[in-house]
Amino acid sequence: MRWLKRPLPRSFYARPTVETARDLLGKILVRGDAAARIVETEAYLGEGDLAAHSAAGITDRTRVIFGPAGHAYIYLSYGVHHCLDVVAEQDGRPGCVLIRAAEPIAGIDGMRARRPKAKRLRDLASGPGKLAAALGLTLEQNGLDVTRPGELTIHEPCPKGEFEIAVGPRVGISKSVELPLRFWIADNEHVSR
DNA sequence: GGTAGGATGGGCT
DNA sequence: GCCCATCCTACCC
Repeated sequence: MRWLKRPLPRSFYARPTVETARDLLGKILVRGDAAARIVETEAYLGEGDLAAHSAAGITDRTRVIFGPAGHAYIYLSYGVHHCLDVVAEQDGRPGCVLIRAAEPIAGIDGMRARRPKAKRLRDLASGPGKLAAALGLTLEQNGLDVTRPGELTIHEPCPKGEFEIAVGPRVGISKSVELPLRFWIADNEHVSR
């Protein structure tokens, strides 16, 4: 699969978080030699979403979420794994999209080297912690602008390809569990389980 | 095939 | 001090 050289523009992200989360499905995440097709996302909203990190307001950690769209928000989960989000909404309004899973399409040897315990291809990035590890993302990459050519970017695939989008409740959270804010490509092998 | 429980550290009350 | 936007292993069908 190929993808457009220019990253998706900031206007793609500076929209309501739910729209950005749905539209990120099928897009290509590029990190150095590695590329992976996004197959699962979750929206974390501003007001009324108690599961979102931004619900606690602006702190040193959550500052990026309130900043301009199109930047990476990376955090440490359970003291063990890193997770990648992309900031959405207009500047000053919180909202971000957790990239939960992706399908490796290039630089697979490198991903395997960073995830030696993954046996099958579909174990490489089929979860937020696995995805960050496969792409070599840590807190050092927090705040990166994914709309500018550099360490981490997101691109339109070409050809685009058709797929069916499934919707359901988010996983791994204890608050606001009833909101249908998880999106994934139906019947895709690389979605988390 | 399935699941219960431990590791592990930063953020927030 | 308590709470996690998780993964992996061991162990049990």
